[in-house]
Amino acid sequence: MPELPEVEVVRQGLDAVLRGLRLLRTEVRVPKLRWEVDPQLDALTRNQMVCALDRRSKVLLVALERGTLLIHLGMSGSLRRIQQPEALRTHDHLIWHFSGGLELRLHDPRRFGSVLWFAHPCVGSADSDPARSIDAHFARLGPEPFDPAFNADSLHRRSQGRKVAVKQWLMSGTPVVGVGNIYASEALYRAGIDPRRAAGRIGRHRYARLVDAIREVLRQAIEAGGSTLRDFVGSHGDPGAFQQHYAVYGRDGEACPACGAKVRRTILGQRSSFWCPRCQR
DNA sequence: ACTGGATCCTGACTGC
DNA sequence: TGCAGTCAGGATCCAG
Repeated sequence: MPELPEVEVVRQGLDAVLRGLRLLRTEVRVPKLRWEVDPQLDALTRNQMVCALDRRSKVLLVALERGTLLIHLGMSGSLRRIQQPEALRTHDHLIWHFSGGLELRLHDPRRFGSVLWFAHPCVGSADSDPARSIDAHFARLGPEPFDPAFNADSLHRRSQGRKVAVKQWLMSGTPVVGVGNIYASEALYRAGIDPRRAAGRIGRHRYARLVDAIREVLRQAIEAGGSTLRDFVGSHGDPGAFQQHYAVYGRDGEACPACGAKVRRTILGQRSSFWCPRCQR
């Protein structure tokens, strides 16, 4: 489900709810996710206060006293806050029990998500291997979309010589993070750029439009509470509403809202891409 | 160094 | 009803 806006909405919701609570116990019911959950996870995280909730790319970061929990929701993951006793559902793989009786459940039918633990390095000790740090984990990622480091100049410069379709390049995580299949289509539509165009054959001024379009569409989606398909549940249990605002995504054959031409669907990098053949060049 | 393709997994939906 | 085929929000790994 989750692209950056959905993860950000969940982060904001969880921050209000979890910060200051104590993680009492973790139940790992199904450890085989994208990567196998550490069998020691419960022992490593037990009885620690939640200090903060952050986000990097599409990864939720739960900062505890002695380290950070990374939660990636993959394609089909969702987090539910449980306050009243409620029967477990199929694919509820992890359960975190917090002080105050609050439970958080990770539900992920396709199991493309992941849960990783990074202990704070202890200064001068043997377990402060920098290769296993959070920084190393994220070292290959590009800038956050709202970071000033993401701008027309850097985008244009980094695109030079790239023959890959601009949509695939955007989704690769190198020029920018957090832009998944839906928002790549939507942002390229808003910027008037054909998703099939080679990344290296787009001018600086068009990249300036794209930077603005990416920020705009992500900001609007976050404000709308995150868009959702079937299995997204925010931390308040409210599905988001932004999917009603999709101009082209999933609208194969419908009229472009701007010019009325038929929206087309093309496969790029094995992913569906939606675009207007008249507005996008 | 780039690029395209296969891959992990389940569920919803479509057409016969 | 049942069954086969297609598709789905991500991202890593590997061969060429």
